[in-house]
Parts: sequence; C-alpha cells; structure tokens
Amino acid sequence: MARAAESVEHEIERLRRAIEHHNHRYHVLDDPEITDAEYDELFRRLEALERDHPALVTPDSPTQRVGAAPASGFATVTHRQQMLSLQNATSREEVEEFDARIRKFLARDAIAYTGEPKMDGVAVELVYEQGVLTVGSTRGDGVTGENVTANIRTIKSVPLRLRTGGRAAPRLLEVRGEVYLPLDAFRALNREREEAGLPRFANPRNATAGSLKQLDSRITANRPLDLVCHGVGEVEGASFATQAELLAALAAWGLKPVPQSRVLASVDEVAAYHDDLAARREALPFEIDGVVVKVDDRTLQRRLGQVSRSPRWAVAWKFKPRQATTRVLDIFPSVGRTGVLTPAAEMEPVAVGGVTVRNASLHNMDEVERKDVRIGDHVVIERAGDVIPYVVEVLTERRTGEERRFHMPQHCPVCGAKVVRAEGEVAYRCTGADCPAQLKQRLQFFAHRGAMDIQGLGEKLVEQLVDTGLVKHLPDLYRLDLATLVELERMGEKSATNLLAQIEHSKQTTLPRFLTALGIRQVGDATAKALAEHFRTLDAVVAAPVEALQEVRDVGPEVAASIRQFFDEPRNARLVKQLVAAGVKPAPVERAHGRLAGKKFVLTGGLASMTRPEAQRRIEALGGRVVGSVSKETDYVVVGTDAGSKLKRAEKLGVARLDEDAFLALLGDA
DNA sequence: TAGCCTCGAGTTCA
DNA sequence: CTCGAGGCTA
Repeated sequence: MARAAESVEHEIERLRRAIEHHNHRYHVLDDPEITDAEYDELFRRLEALERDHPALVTPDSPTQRVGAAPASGFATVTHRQQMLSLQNATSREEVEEFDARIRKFLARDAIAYTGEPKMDGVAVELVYEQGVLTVGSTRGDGVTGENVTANIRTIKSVPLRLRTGGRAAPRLLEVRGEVYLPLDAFRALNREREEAGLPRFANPRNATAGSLKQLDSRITANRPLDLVCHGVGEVEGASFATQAELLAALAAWGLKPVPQSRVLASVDEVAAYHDDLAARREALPFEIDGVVVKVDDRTLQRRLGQVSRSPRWAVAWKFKPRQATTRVLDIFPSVGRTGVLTPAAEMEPVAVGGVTVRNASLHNMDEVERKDVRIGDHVVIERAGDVIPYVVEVLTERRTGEERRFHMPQHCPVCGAKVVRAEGEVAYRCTGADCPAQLKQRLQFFAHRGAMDIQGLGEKLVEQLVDTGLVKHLPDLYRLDLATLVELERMGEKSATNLLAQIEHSKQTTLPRFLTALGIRQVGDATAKALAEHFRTLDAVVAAPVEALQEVRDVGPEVAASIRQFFDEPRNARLVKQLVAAGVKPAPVERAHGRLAGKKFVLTGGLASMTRPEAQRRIEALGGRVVGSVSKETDYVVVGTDAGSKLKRAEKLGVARLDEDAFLALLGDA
C-alpha cells in the first residue's frame, strides 16, 4: 500500500514537471515540442490522479493555474476577471455526463445550450472604455497576459470604437475572443516565407501566435489576422440574458461574433451540431479543433460558477486530432512512372483523424533537406485538407544522436541503373531504360481509365506480368494469350478471358486517349486532347516539327520540345509502331462543338445520378470543358453533395453554381 | 514582365 | 487535393 502511494506521488511529480516544461515551450517560446493531443493527455492524467488523491494537490500544480508566465518584451496586463480555459470532452458520453452534472446541479430537466466552433487560434481580451478600444491582451496565464494592443489594432475586424447607433456606449466592456489566421492567408504567408528563404509555420495557430507577438506592429499589419468574439469579462452599463443575446449585442457593436453559432435544445442537438461541423471542417476557411458548448442562460451560468480553472457551464468537445507524432523507422526511395525517385517515410503506425497511418511521401530531396527529416526522428504528421498524410515538422529536441540522414542512392534500387539529377530540377531520375519499376508504373498508367481503359489490369496483376517476364515492353500486352494467363496466381479461366476481352477492346481507342497513354512528359489528358484536335491523326502528331507543335493551344517551347524529344527517341518510335502493328487504332476526334462549346465547368462534390468521369464525358460530348480549379473564367461550378473549397471560391468570384437538378437540365435530361 | 490560369504529377488507406 | 511550373494575357 505504502509503495503504491509512493509511486503515485512520483508519477504526479513527473507529470507536473513535464507539463510545466511544455507550458513554457508553448506559451512563452511559441515553440511546442508535442502536439495538443499529447499535452491534453498529460494534463488529463494529472487531473485524474489529483482527483483520486486530493491530499496530493498543491497550489503550485499546473492544474491550479491556466498557463505560464508571459514572454518578456511586452508590458503585462492584469485581467479584471480571470480568463478561464475550458474542460475538454472527446466523446458524446463525456458531453452527456456534462449535461447530467448541470441538470443535477440546477435540478432541471432540460437545459438550452449554445454551440460555437472552437477556433484554433490565440485567445485574447479587448477592453473598451466608454466605447473606445484601450487595451488588447493575450490570455497569458489567465490572470496576467501581454499587452499586444498595437498588434490587435492592426486587425481589420476589430473596431477601434464601438458602433452604438447614437446611444451611449457601455462604460466598460471586456470582450473575449480568438485571433486566428484564415487558411488561405496562412498558405499565402508560407509561400512568401518559402520564397524569402524563411522557415514555414507548422500550422495557422503557430503563425497567429508568431504574428501577434511581433514587437514591430508593422509586420503584424501585413498578416491578415482576424478576430472573432465569443464572450465577455467585466461589463458595466450593459447586460445580456443569454449567450445568444450576448453574441448579438457584440455584433451590434461592430465586433465580429464567432460564426456558425446555434442555440441547441438538447444533447441530441448538441451532437448533431458537433457532427455537422466535424463533417464540414475541411471546407471551412479557418481551422477549428472542436465545438464549444455553453449553457445559454447567463443567470444559470452564474449559478453554476467555476471549478478551479474552468467554468462549470461550458465544455470544449474536441474533434479527433488530425495531427499526431510518431517515429520515422526508415526512409526509402520509390521509382515512379517517369523514373523519378520519390523518398517516402515508413513510420510507426499512428492514428490520425480516424485512420492508421504508416507511410508518408516526402516528395523530393529538397523537402527532406528543408525539413531535415532523418531516420529515427520523431515527427509531427498531419492529414490536413485532404486525406494524404504528410510530415509537418521534425521534433529536433527529441533527437538522441542515433538518427541517420537519408541520401539518395546513386543507383536505382530496382534496376541498378545510374541515378541522375538534371540541371535545375529537384527530381532524381533512374536512367534505366528497362527498369521494371518504371515499366510497372507505365503499364498501369497505360491501362488507366483516362488512357487505354483496360479494366481488370490493376496493381497486383501488373506486378505479376512484369515479374514473370510476360510483359517486357508495353506492346507485349497485346500478345498475351489464355494459356499463359491462367498460369498466374489468382487468375482463372473466367477472369483471364475477361481481361483478354478488355485488352482487345482497348484497341478501339481515340487519339487523345492513345497520346495520353504513351506517357509523354508534360502531356496529360488536356494537352493530348488539344494535340489530337489540332493534328487529327497520329502520323501528323509524330511527324510534327517543334514549330508546328507550338501552334497548339497550351503548348509552348517546353512542352513542344518534350513531345519532339519523345518521338525522336528510337525506342519510342518503335513502341508506337509496334502498338499500331498489334492492332491499336486511335480514332480521330471531332473538334469541340455543340451547345456547351467553349464553356468551362468545375465539378465539386458527388452527384447522385452519375460518377464524375461520366459527368465529364457528358459535358465534353456537348463541347464543354472540365477544368480542375475555379477561376473567373469558369462558366459553371457543378455543386454536388459534400462540396469542397471550390464552392467557397465560386461564391467569392461570383461564378454561376448549378445543383444537380440544374446541371441535368442543362445537359438536357428531364 | 507580372500575375493569373491551367495542367501534370504524385499519392494514403480501406 | 495540392503544389510547382509552363503558357497565356494584360
């Protein structure tokens, strides 16, 4: 028993030291070593131990205060009322417990809540005296923060004087809010920094903290920070019955209230609100890491009061973290279709945003060197914006000295050919003309939907065909027969027959598909289509001199040279000849005409009545074009379910939007 | 010559 | 989906 108590004491002390350390890194140095999720984990563990062992709680425990001492350089501001932090919840069960606690405390059956997105930024307080902004400060440790008035004043959405519509302003108004950097501004800032040779910010919150702590407010003024408000501290000369009323009053005074807030009548509605925001998270123009649930009635809020460091009437329901830290086990190059060696990191499996991640591409050597990722490093990984994980930053302070740098091999790991880096290019390329890795990728690209469209020829089969030597060059595909195919693993007579039919079918292709399938550098499906429309026949494309190629829309000197170089290479000329000899017949396509001739479409989200490639075909059949990104040149954005950032951009640029019904009507479907 | 627009290329997990 | 870069246009 005594020994158990000792070990608990030991663990509490260890946790406190760790939390104090990370507090300092985060709040004072703006340079955290661990993710928020890991920090929260430590904090929760300490809270749990202290709850179970109240005798061990001391006033200097990190649980007994909010943050750490402010960095030097700014004057200190004492908040009239302590700026509290929120209790966290990570599941519906915990929110139900929160609701049950409150109902029990107040002896009520039902409580109305307000839901707000939990903005991932920097918490601040603005003080308005007689309606004039006098002080802006960071939260700091909750009791005292830093005076960042000059920087706050640069934020466009912060009124320097409240709008009162002729009536008297409140004598005193302390507003609590969150400063953040909108995502597009964050990306633009990182691009600029990269060009200037400065390190990138790991995430918008770090960028916000860095911007807000500039001693020179002219720098801050160049960062398009924004501030939204979600609460008040001390107020004289005004009062609000509910949180919703408070937000409305702030808005009336010209402040920006937290967007997308809602009054919620039950835990069910709270859960629906949470799920809705979680689903729309990626499409929002700012980062959020959860929702904040507050008791709406301010009188009830006062009755509930607070427990040590947080109000009893609010809880932050956090989303599953999209960031996580893990360790790089190995870095190895993979060989792509064009021979490019792409370094990839193999990591200890870790859960991020609901899936287990093991691999992440490191894109190229410049990236590896810029981030200085080494084998054995602890890294922060993220699945932001899209699904694909990437390494955000290396936690250099966790290095032990055992880490190994990755060097690009001088010879291809698959075929042993020399690896070269062309002048002015970031990519390293395998020069092996018969590299099996390249052949596999090229074969798969050849069979791809947008190219020859050979269904059933997937990764596994390609692997077998190349490894068994059945396919040494692309034209070998057209010499396969039933007897050899059925020898392969997992290949019966039925699937072999189907595959042969698909291969046979692919011979009746179109010129643009065929040109795409060849895999000419810088020629994708759009350029292939333009070439086909311009030259009409394969022979004409193959024979075209550079000057003629440049007459094609979107083909300049670079692309023209690349095309010419491809066909001038004897092995490529032979490849084209052999494919044609094998029976491949690329048919010319009609020039674009039709009802939608010259119209540009962008597709976003999913459609119920057809797939995206199908929608593209339908549009093109009527002479329209489908492009990947929205610009003011775009004629229509087709908005499906779960539309992404393209819809936002369309709204901003005032581009016409079509829902599925309107789109079908345009296509001429009933 | 700069800035916009579009295209190409690479890519993870279930 | 996003980034980098080629090509086009004001």
